[in-house]
Amino acid sequence: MGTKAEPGSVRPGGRTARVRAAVLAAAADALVEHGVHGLDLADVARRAEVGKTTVYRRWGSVPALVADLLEDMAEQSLPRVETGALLGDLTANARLVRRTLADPRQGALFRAVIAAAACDERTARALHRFYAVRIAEWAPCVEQAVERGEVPEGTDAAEVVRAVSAPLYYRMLVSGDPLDEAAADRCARAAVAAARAGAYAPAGPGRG
Amino acid sequence: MGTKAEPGSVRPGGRTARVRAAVLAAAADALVEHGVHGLDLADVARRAEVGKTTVYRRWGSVPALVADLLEDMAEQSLPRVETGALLGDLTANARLVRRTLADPRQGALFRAVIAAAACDERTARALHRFYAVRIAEWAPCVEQAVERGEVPEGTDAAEVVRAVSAPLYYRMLVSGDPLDEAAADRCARAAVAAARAGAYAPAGPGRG
DNA sequence: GCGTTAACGGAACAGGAGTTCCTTTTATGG
DNA sequence: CCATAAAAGGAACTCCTGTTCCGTTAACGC
Repeated sequence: MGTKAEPGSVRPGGRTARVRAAVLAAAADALVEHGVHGLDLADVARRAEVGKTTVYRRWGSVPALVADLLEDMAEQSLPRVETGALLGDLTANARLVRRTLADPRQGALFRAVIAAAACDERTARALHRFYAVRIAEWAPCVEQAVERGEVPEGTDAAEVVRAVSAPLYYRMLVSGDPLDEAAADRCARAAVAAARAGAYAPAGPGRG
Repeated sequence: MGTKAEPGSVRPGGRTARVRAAVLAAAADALVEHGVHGLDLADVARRAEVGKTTVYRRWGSVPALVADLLEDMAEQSLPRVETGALLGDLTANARLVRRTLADPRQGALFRAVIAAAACDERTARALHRFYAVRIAEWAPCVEQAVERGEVPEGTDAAEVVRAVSAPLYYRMLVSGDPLDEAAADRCARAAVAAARAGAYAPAGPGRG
């Protein structure tokens, strides 16, 4: 009477895992080449050398496939850099984000994935989880800055981290301005300046 | 011998204009309901009460239709608010952007349009033009702040304006955090604090 | 107004995405 | 190693998106 288990969940080993890996890799390739709009599951199946039926049965739609790809990507987290100063840490973060978005392959993949999330609620949730993990990974560098007295008590660490990458994503997705390293450094400088001025602390906009 | 004129360019009056308006309105409705992924031109034609052939002939593809919609949207610019202080002006801007993105219809439309631009180069160019206009519209309020001595000489006005909306777009498209008015106000405060500290001036990150 | 022809509209057509059904392979428990 | 059934694979089918063809309507110049 219960709901039937999702295909792939009862025997996840061996062939099933191989098929998943091949399909996700092929999906990433296809996304990089054609974007979400030009993606069709038959093509993904062909690239993965897997039966078309399998892709339709296990994922069923483009958004669902992208959501699964995101969950796979979320598991690969990059280690955080620690320089001992907030500006150094956030500059490292900004440069990492910039390099990722400016990279032909990675950048295209992120653009495609974000576009997919803009169309589909389920994909959006997967994307939010992905970024929640990344932001949580970098938040401690702001907390350490609070402990060192670099920024006011009560500063919202996650908000500062978001403030660093937001302008970079804005450039890539919205305004189209160049994604050079100077822009990344400016993001970090601005976030640090705003945090020092207390713009991310509940107390208010006080200037220090 | 020359290239044949685009359909609709030789006799743009009367019926042709009516058809364009009806199709663009229908496209906006369809985008709000289904997003770019679920958009098909036959459905748009049905909503616009226009021949399917017409839509395919004049626009031909989803990205091209969205690009035309964007050019239409770019012509409707909202007047800028002037409060006499940078924080006031930028807070007004941030709240306007937030209200637009949080609105069920407008927000969905912007999300769809940005997603379309992420897939297609031509749509991306139309989107960039759209935002170039909007940013140029608001840049003067930063220039006035420079004249008043609120922020350092040489501050990049456009960059400050971008810094205000970037976190709002980031929330909507990437992280999924709530788009409330407190967030908008924080964006404005942070941008002002960073600008005052000279983070957007070429001189460097100096703290004033 | 009137003629020319740009642009629209309906209908029939083509191709491919997504589905269904059934067979073959192979992961997993004993 | 064997039995079971979960998952993959192949092929035929359906339906819908996008195209083509040609007849109809109505802008725009005179």
